[in-house]
Amino acid sequence: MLNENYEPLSIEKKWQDKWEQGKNFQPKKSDKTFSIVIPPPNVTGSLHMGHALEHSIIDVITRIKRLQGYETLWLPGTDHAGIITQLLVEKDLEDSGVNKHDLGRENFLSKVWEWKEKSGDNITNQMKTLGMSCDWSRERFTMDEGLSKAVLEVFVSLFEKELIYKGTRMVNWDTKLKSAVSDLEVTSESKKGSLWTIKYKLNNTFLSIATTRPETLLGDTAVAVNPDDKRYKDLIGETIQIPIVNRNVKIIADQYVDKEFGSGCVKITPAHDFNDYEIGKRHNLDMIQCIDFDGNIVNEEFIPKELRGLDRFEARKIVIDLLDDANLLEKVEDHEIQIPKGDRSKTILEPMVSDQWFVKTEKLAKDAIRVVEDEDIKFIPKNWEKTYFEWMYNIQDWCVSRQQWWGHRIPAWYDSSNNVYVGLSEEDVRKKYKLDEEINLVQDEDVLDTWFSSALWPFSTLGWPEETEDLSSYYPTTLLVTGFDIIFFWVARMIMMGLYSMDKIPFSDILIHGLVRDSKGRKMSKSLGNTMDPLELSEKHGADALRFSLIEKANPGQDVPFDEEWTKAAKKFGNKVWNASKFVHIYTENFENQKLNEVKLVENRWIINQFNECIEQFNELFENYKISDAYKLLYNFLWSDLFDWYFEFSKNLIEDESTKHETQYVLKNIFSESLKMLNPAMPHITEEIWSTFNKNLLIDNDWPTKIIVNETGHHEVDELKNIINQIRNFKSNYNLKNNLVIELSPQQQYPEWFIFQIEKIAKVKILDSSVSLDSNEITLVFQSGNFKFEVLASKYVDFETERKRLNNKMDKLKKSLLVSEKRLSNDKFINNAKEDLVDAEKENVKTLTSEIETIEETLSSFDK
RNA sequence: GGGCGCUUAGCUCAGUCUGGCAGAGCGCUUCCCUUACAAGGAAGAAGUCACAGGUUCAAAUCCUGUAGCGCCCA
Repeated sequence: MLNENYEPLSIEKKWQDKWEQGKNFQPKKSDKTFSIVIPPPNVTGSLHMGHALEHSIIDVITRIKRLQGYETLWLPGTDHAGIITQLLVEKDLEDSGVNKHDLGRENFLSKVWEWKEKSGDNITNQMKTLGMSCDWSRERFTMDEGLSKAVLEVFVSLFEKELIYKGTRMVNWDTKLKSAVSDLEVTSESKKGSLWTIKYKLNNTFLSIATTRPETLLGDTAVAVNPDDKRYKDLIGETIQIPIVNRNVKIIADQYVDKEFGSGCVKITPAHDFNDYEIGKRHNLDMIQCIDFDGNIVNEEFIPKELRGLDRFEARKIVIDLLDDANLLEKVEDHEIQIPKGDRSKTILEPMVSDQWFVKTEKLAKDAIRVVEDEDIKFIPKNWEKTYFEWMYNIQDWCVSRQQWWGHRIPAWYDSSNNVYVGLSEEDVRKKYKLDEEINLVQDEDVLDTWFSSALWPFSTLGWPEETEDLSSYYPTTLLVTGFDIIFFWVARMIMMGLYSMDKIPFSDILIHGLVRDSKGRKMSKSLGNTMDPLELSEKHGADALRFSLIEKANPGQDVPFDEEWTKAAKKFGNKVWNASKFVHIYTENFENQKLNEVKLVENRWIINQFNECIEQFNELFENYKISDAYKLLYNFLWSDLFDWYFEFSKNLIEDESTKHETQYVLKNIFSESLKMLNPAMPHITEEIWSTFNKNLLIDNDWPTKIIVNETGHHEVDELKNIINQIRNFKSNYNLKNNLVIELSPQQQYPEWFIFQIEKIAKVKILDSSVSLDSNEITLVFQSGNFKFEVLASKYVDFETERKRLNNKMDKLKKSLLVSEKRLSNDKFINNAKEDLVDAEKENVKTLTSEIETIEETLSSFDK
């Protein structure tokens, strides 16, 4: 039996342990399969609201599929988050006075592994607390042996097919991390800056050149103008002098130059600007590095002494001073500038030319575009494919090397003359390239971007490159659930790599969810102080309440402006279900659940019908991933149809021996079946309640199906509800006590059950239909469909109030009638509209007319 | 500058693809501690569907334009 009160914390841990110990999260053989891999969170991370949302969505889908009899796998795990993890361990070491270079690479890495063993399961433990039904026995980590092997295989294979190459290119350089980062890891911030106009010496005069980064003039190797710019046409090919370094360079013409911007002349620094780099290549310009990999001005002869070794932003001030002193600074204006920052380090990135490894994306992208165009892979909602296409059509080669230690070390070896050999291991390389033992080989110092290994996740986690049973059973996976901000990072890369390595798409559906925001719609951020901790919410209101409140709001692709009130409301709902289960226990005590051949009572047929409709609509919504709508529907069915209306009906029916058995049967079964539908969203409370009725586990059960029942007559329950509402409304209007029994006279004889329920629930007395009310008295009418009851008004009614109310009601009815009549009098409507619609309109006119007549009669009787 | 969205009740959002009298939850007002539940029950109020045109018998829904807001890419 259940506790008196619903206390989520007292039951949740218990079931989590039981499910896991019972291996209930592991797939059970079936002819239909559902598999999903988790978008791996960072191993350093702790669960935030975005995870809670994403995981709740995945878990609900997974649990529904499991109940529906699919062989269901939700594979969990984490990624090694190269940069963040390294920073974190470095910081720890520094706090105890140790520098990673003192330790050396090997020792440092073992420190990272130590950290991982100790703290790496933080996030997975948090997931367990929220009741996520992952198969923990298959948990993976991107640095696992198997996954590392997959990385090597793919790298080598891509290299052999010339889809990966090493090149000297301009990349985004993070001066803090001392590493290249991919263009996706750059966030552009808009900031107030300055636009300096500097005078470059040209023969005996000066040319004005505007720049937002004056310090880079140290590396200028040209000045460019637009070829169509009449002002400067004659200057093309002239020699101009860079101030401070006094370097002579040519004036060149390039379409890239915007005539309108600044003076229309731009300085070209090919070594420190992406556009200038391209121009430099086009015009064969010298490339002079003036900033080093630490972000300091280089220590070179051509740099004035006072600038050498200075931080690039310090150097900017000095450069400005020098220009000013030399009278070469024409003006300074305020200017909005875009500052590229590393999304991990938050430092300002420096475009740098360096040796890096790149994945050639053009061909891979082409295939990845095709599978989405052909709808082998579908985005939900569909419009996100536009974002995907937009990026894929303009895709750049992917810089995959990182100057870090923690990660998959690039499987490339160099001999003393810097020839590169790529293979699975040094041994493999020697064999493959037939290299003598004497030849000294040194492995590439760099590691691969974390996303490189994440891109392989849908198959590397299943055992690839081994041909495992898991791989053949669960690849391609069914679904990927992720945020739109991740479409480029992984969705695209997973598709490319899946197609490349497996020759099959990695998943067929991509469900995109929105961002969890605060209740005012602002992004949650530490600096705003508006973050919420899902674990804290779960502690306060229960994991089930948190899950339900997220699910209820998670419309595909839409942001979720989260409010703790929702979680509180979801807990109330849990409480309601808890109490409902107590009701079911009380009213089905000593009841033996024998299957019925036929359900005879109208009320019982009605609730079965409502349930059938609920499950039908739920399934349809679910198939379209409208999980939020599906659960709102279930919420309304449970609270309104089942707990409010049907519980009242059943109370009355169970009182009587002749109707008791069937009603107990229906009550118990509809409640149980509904519990199954609620289970995926609120697994703990439903399992707890289930356990008080059954010996088996709910998680082992089947998804409910429609209950076959004779459907006649159940519509009359809607008329009953309607009339009860009218009576309650009447009582409420005249401040009559709810349990004051008023006498009603039926227009004709109505079914016994109807009279029975209306008397009990609306607290009325239905008089004999043969006795008609005194025709001299004023009566009011409660009417719905064919059911019509009269009450003597004088006893209860203030006529003025009632007249107002009736007039009000009549206005609405007449308005509605007018619409219908207008339609019916329109030939075009009759000819064009569907037949059902025309019939419905006619029916509507009939009902409305009758209702209006009744009100008119009543009103005129007031005037007697 | 290019692209993608959004604007419906006090709040948060469904409904728009596929046109047919405007929906939900929360909040609000009034009454009720009636033996499942006050974490509850009953009743009620509340919307020019951003604006302007057009198509249609019929538009929140389709088309065109305008305004405001948001996101992504340069």
